[in-house]
Amino acid sequence: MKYSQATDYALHAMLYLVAAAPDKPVGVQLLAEKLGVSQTYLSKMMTKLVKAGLIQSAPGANGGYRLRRKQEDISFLDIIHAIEGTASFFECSLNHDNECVIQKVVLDAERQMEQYLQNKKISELAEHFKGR
Amino acid sequence: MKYSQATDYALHAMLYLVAAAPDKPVGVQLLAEKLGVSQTYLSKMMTKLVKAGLIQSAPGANGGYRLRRKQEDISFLDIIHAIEGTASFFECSLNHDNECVIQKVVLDAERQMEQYLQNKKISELAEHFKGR
DNA sequence: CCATTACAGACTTTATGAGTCCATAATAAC
DNA sequence: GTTATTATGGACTCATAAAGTCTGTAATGG
Repeated sequence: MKYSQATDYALHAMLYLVAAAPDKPVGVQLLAEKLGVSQTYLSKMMTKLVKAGLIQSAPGANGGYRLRRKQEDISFLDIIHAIEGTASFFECSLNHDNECVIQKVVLDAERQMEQYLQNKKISELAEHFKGR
Repeated sequence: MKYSQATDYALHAMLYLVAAAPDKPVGVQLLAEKLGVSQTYLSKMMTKLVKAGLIQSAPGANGGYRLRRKQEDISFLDIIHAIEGTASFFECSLNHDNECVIQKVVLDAERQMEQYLQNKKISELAEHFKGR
């Protein structure tokens, strides 16, 4: 079980937006260059982030992406969910009547992880990121 | 990101072994019937559990599988690791010098989840499972 | 010896991740 | 208004892994 590389890229892109956070929006071209990934591919993830309401996009010259919310309000979980979706890690495939005790345990475990990721904001890492 | 169905089967099989825990070993035939999965497929997962040291196998007539350790010593995490492997959820694909702060966060989150799964033993569920 | 069981490897099928390519739409600058 | 610049969308390819089947081999109890 692994998070997709798309999530990796999205997290880095968001971190860049927060760290470099200028008034000017930053385009996918620059982002892609920084991350070492193709523009067209990265743009797909950026669009997901837009649809999730995390960032704003503007077409045209001097367009690009900028944060929509305050940076302190953007958590790791927000970004991960925007890319990976919100489906849970585990779904019991057996058809025992309704509630599967095993599934319950795994979902509780997942909740532990998600709670951690929700409390962790990217803004906390912005300092570290300066100069990359 | 999702756990494989194989993990689902393995967890249920182990729960059955714990709950039905007889002195007689139980064969893959019975297990497969209970879980509604093919014998040959399930046997692959059982073999992994054997190699992970969680259960013991015996060929021949009246053979089958039985627990190797005390049932209180078998955690959810043990079983999951036996099937899924122990690789972590996240690996940064960018080549910034060594430590990726993003990766650190996600790995910490994963550790939260794994800690929960390690403290959770299948024996705790054995009661619920009686009569399935 | 024979039936029963686990183990191993080769194979198929299907789904998903990862990525490319190209066309379209919107906007700012001139 | 035209043009350059940007985002968005869909269709497409390719590789890898999950999910499962089939068949044969080996070990053990009766």
